[in-house]
Amino acid sequence: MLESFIDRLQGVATHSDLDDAILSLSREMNVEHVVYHSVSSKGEQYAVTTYKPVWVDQYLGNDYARIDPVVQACLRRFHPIDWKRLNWSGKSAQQFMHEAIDSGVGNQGFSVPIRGPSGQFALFTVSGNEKDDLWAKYTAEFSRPLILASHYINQKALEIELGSDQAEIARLSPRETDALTMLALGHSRAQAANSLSISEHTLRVYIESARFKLAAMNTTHAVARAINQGLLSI
Amino acid sequence: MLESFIDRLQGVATHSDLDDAILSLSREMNVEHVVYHSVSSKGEQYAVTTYKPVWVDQYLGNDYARIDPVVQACLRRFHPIDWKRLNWSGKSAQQFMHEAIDSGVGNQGFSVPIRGPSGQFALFTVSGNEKDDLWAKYTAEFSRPLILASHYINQKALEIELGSDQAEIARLSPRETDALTMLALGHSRAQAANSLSISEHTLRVYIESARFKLAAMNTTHAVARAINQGLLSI
DNA sequence: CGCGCACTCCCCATAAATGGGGAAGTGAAA
DNA sequence: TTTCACTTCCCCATTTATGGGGAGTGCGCG
Repeated sequence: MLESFIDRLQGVATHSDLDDAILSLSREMNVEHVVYHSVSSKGEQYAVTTYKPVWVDQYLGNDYARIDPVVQACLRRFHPIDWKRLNWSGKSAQQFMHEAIDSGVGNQGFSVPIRGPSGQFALFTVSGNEKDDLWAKYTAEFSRPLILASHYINQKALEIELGSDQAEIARLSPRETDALTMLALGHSRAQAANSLSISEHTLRVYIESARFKLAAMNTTHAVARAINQGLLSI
Repeated sequence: MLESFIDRLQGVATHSDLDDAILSLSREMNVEHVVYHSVSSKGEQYAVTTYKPVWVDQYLGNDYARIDPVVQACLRRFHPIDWKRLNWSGKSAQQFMHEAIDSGVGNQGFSVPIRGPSGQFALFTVSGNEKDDLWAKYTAEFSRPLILASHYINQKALEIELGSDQAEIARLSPRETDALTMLALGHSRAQAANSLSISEHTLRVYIESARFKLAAMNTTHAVARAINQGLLSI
């Protein structure tokens, strides 16, 4: 079932193709809803969902990602999670849950966290209305294929984004990389220069040239950009 | 084949159990070598490999991760990669490749990058000596199960580490996150305070409390740690 | 109803980073 | 062979960050 979906994904070339593929998955998987939501390291978002637009607006408008126990749990864990296993006892969590169910999200859900390069983070969710035992059977049967599907969806999403973006990645010289790495590790300029056995003045030249290449406003910005672009291997 | 491996993984409780499970995988998958290597955001490493200890020492001693095209590529991409598809034309890459082949690593390889919470990064590799067409067939057939296996190995590794480590991940307050985000975007303290509509003094309090929570030496360090731990959504 | 935590504001003095100059040797590429 | 990127070194004045104080509000949780 998911094998054919993954094969079909290979032909996907644009975001709207991907939208269609993901939406068709909800029918094939026989679930009420699917959601794929990706946030790149630059904050660019891409989302596909079968949820009602009203709920999506409500969610985004209220910044519910900050209190949504599913999102919070997925940010901290590696393995997918069944919604029922989360702690819904908090006050805001209770309120959020009732609003979600009222908006037709469903009482059952299964969410797969996915992480890509440079801090990209995505969430793939299937949800619906089922009794606990039926849902447990469903997730037990399909957790592995769902993990695989999540992987391939995310791969496609990243591929499409990269294609349109033509990301120009700055290239740093070895010493520039060393310098930024030391700073990212918490060394002051004096310490960093010492660690690299060069004068502080020399270190400054590296930091400034790295800052120039990265089009950064200051050292902190340069380090942040370098990390986000995967230039530092810390 | 891998189904049973994943099922067997469920019974794994310690690092040495996991070692055994991973090592047994090389026999079951009929490959010469397997490597699983995980680096947490704190720099803690865990590795299992069938490579010769001599090669491992040589690799670590020379800090080959910095020039290893496989590692460099996996840090930048999401999808697994066949070694043959990489660019081995560089001078250092050529030398590295010859040393690796001389050390019995094999001329073919397939590496799966895996990313976990808080910037954890791991690499799962199978390698061996095969002709190109045979290896291509092998990877085409097993890429999906290998992705799944990587996922479950990493899940177990994280589970074991968490159990022993009781990893306390710093949690930043919303304002602390805002403050660090502004700094990571290149704002000076004055600009950041302005963007957040608070006084610079207040901003400083957030930066300092964030620095404290992250056990960071200075602002740049705090921003670097926050990014590496996936705490900032830039 | 406290307790803790998050949020907001302020002062002072010192330490550190930044901006803008200049210079010279090396090695690889064109 | 010339050019260009990388590496290394230095001075000065100014801006910015840091360290160490204190103090008040509001919210949720037991």
